[in-house]
This record gives sequence, structure tokens and C-alpha cells, in this order.
Amino acid sequence: MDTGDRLLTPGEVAALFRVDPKTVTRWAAAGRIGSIRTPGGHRRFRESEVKELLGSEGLAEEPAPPSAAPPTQHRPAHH
Amino acid sequence: MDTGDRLLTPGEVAALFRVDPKTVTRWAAAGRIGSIRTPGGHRRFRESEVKELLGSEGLAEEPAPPSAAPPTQHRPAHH
DNA sequence: AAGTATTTGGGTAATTAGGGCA
DNA sequence: CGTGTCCTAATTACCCAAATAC
Repeated sequence: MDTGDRLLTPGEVAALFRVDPKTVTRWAAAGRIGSIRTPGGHRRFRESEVKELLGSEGLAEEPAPPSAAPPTQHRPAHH
Repeated sequence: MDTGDRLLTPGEVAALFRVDPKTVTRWAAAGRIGSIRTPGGHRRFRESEVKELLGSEGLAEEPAPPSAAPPTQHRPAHH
């Protein structure tokens, strides 16, 4: 599998999280996300790590109680 | 395909539903709506999912529900 | 070498999270 | 039971100028 070892710029990561690039920089400064510095001082982030953090999509904070109506149930699709 | 993976902030979702951001947060906490958290702890919501909920997902809220099948399926009365 | 776009740094307002109460 | 409002603390967004990346 392609874990995605590409390096992403702060702008790329910011767009993925819907936050400001400055916020991504703060995450790196706070150690919440690994960062690589270019010789010039700019930060680069590993796509694999970013995807790990974003990997919380298919989840809900709490298991949504189906309330007796599971998703894969016969829907009242009356054509 | 682009399902619209844009992320919305709690305030955006709240404005769409005409509720307080706090209420949106509770929906996420209750698992009634999917949410992803930023490393900082803030929540982001998928625009596609929000639109699904807003667009009624192709279903219409029963305007005149027969008394035989109440649409408002509340939690299983575990009273 | 020159150009544009992005990132960096600091500082201040706005938003959000969490708990409790009405 | 769900929603709105109160509070404090934390996180995030936007302002600037200079430096870096391509």
C-alpha cells in the first residue's frame, strides 16, 4: 500500500483540516504533528501522518445508537 | 469522484441548521453526525454529510404521517 | 536574475470546547 | 429529552512585514 511518504506544505495540510496554515505551524511547534524543516526554515509534513490524523472520518465520537433502524435495513422505498 | 469532502466548522453547520454551535457539538457527541477533530480538539464536519441531512437524503419528512407509523422514531423506549 | 505564491514570525480578536443550569 | 444560555480555558483566524520556495 502506498502509505504516502510525500511531504505536504503547511497550506496543503491546512486545506485538509480546514484550518489556517498558521494553525498547522502551531501544531508542529506544539509537537502535535511531526514536521521536517527545509534548510530555509519552512516546514513540511508527512502525508502519511496527516492521513493518520484525518483517519477519524468514518467514526463518530459515540457509536450512534441505531434506535431500532440500522442503515442496511429495508427502507420504505415505495416507488 | 468528488463527494464534496470539504469540511465545515461548527459555526457553519449551526448557521445552516439555524441552531447554536453548541447544539451541533452535541449532535457530534451523540454520534448523530460524523465529525473529525483537529489536533487542537476542534471539530470539523463534512459538507457532504451536512447536505445529506439538510437535503433530507432524498426522503421527505412525513407531512401527514398516518397514525399507524409515526415517523418520529425516538429512542427505543427503554423506560 | 526576476517574478509570484507560500511560509515565517508576533500580536490581537473571534470561535470552539466543556460543564452546569433553565 | 432536546435546545439555549451562563461561565472559563483553550484553540483558531486574521492583521502586519520579511524571508523562502519554485
